[in-house]
Amino acid sequence: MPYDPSAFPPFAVTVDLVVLTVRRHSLCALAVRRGEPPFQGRWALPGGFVREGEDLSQAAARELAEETGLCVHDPAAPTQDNGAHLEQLATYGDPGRDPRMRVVSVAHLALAPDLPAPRAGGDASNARWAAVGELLEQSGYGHAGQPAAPLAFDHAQILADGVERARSKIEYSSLATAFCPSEFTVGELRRVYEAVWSVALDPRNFHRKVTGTPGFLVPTGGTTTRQGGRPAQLFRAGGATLLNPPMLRPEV
Amino acid sequence: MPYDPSAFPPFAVTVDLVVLTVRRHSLCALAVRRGEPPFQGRWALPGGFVREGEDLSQAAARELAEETGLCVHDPAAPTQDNGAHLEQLATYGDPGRDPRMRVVSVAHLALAPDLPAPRAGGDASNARWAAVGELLEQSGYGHAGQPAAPLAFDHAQILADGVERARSKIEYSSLATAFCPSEFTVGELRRVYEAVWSVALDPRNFHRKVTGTPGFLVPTGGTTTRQGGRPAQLFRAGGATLLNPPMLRPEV
DNA sequence: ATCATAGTCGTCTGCCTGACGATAATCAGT
DNA sequence: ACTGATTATCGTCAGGCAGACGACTATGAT
Repeated sequence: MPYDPSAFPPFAVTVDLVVLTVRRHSLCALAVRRGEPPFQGRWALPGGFVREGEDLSQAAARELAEETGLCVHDPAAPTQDNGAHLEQLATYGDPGRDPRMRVVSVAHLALAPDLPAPRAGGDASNARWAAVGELLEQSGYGHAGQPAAPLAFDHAQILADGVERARSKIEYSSLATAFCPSEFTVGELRRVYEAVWSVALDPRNFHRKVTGTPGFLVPTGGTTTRQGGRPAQLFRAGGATLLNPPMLRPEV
Repeated sequence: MPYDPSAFPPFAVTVDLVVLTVRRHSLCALAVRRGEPPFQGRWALPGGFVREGEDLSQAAARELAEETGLCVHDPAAPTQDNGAHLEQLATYGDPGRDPRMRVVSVAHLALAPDLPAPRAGGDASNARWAAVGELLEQSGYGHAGQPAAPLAFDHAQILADGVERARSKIEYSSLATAFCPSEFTVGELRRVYEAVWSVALDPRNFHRKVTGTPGFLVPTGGTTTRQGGRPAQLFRAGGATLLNPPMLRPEV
C-alpha cells in the first residue's frame, strides 16, 4: 500500500512549555493569560508555532527565551550561568484539542532557578508563576480547590505530565540542581527536593547521601549564611548526570 | 505579539514505530523495506501518516496492527492475550529529516512477545525482525559492523532512543513481561532481561528478586518443561506496574 | 548570655544485594 | 536403570546502603 505523497492532511505544529521553578518552598509553573479566543482570559502554558526551517528544540528554546529571558543550558558548556534545562516532554495531538484546527503540540519541560518576576512580551500582568497545586486542583488532577478557572486546552494534562516527569527524574539524575543557582548549599538543594516531592527529608541523611554520591556536587570552597544559622558550604553541580545510587523518594 | 492564525507553516505528521521483541536470546526490532524513494530499498521503521480525526495513539495502534496483527494491550483490561505494550517515545522534527517536505514524526515504542514471521501487507520479504545490534552497528550507534546499509531517514536515532527507553524502563516497571507470552516462567523472564540488557544474570538471585517483589508475578499453578530441565512454575504478570524495589541493571 | 536556626558528623539497626553452595526434577544417551 | 546435562529452586553469608536519631557546631536575633 504505497502512500500518495499528496494525500496527507496538513497539521499545525506548536511547542508548549512547562517551565518549572521553586519559589518559597513550593513548585511553581509559568502561566500566561490568553489574549484572544479560544479560552480568552484563561491561563495557559506558554507556547507558539514552530517556524519553517526551525527544529523542535530550537522552537522551544526560542519560546523560552521570549517568555523568560532564559537561555538554554548547553550540556557541552559546563559552567554557564542562568542557563535552564530543557527537554522534550511529550506530544499531544488529539483531534479537537484546539477547536480552530488540527494542532499537534510538542510539549517541552524546562527547569529554571528562581527568577525575578516574569515578563510576557513586556507585559507582566499577562504572565505569572503559579503553584502547580493551584493550577491543577481545579482540573481534576489535584485535591479540593478554589474556584479558579482551569487551564486552557489540554494544558492541565500537559502540566501534570511535566510535573510527574520532573518528580521522577530528580530521583535518578542530577536535574534538581537545575532549580538552584550556580552556587548553592546542601540545604537549598534539599528544599528543592522537598518542594518538588512535597515531602520532608531528614537533613542529616540527605547531607550524607548527596555529598557521598560521586560526581553530584563539587565544593567551591566558599560558604554562605543566606539561609540563617551556621554557615553552609557552597557547591556547584558536578559533571554527573545519572546518580548512582539514586535518590529515593519516600513512600507516601 | 498575537499570532495570525493563517500564518503557520503546514506540516505532515507521521507515526513511526519501534517494535521490539526478544527472539533467540537477542533483542530484535521490526524493520520494513522501503518500496519507493527516498531511501528506496533501504530498511526503515514501520510508520505512516496520521489521518484526519485520528489521535496519535490511535494512529500508532493502527500501524502496529497493520504491520504485525497485534492489538494494543489495554491497561484497563487486565488479562488480554497477545496484546502489545504501546507508548509514545519522542517526536522528531528536524527540518530536512525528510527531503520531500517538512515532516514531524511522533515515534512510538511497542513491546511484543515473540511472534510468528512478520507480514507487511502480506508481503513477507518486505518486513523482518532484525537484531538491534546489527541495525545500529552501521549507523554509529554500535560497534564495528558489516557493510549493510544504515536505516533510512533518522530511524537509527529513533531506534536507539527506543532501545534505550526499553532498557531503562524494565528496571523500574514490570514492562519486561510485555516481551513474554501470557504465561511464562521465571527463567523465560530472566532471558528477557538478559537479552535486553546484554548481560548475564544470576538465576538464583533473579528468582529471589522477582518472586519477592510484590505484585510483579502471580503463579498460575501450572508448570512447564518447555525450556528443558526441571519443570518450572508458570506465572502471569501481576497488577503492579511500578516495581518496588526496582530491578538493578549490573554496572558495565 | 540565651535561644532559635541551620549545618555537619556519627552510630546503630535492618534490609537488600551479590556471590555462591546445595538440592530437585526433568530429558537424552548408554 | 544409570549417568550426565540442563534448568529450577532454596539457603547461607558478608558487605553496603538507608532510615531513625543523638550530638555537636556556628551563626544571627533578643
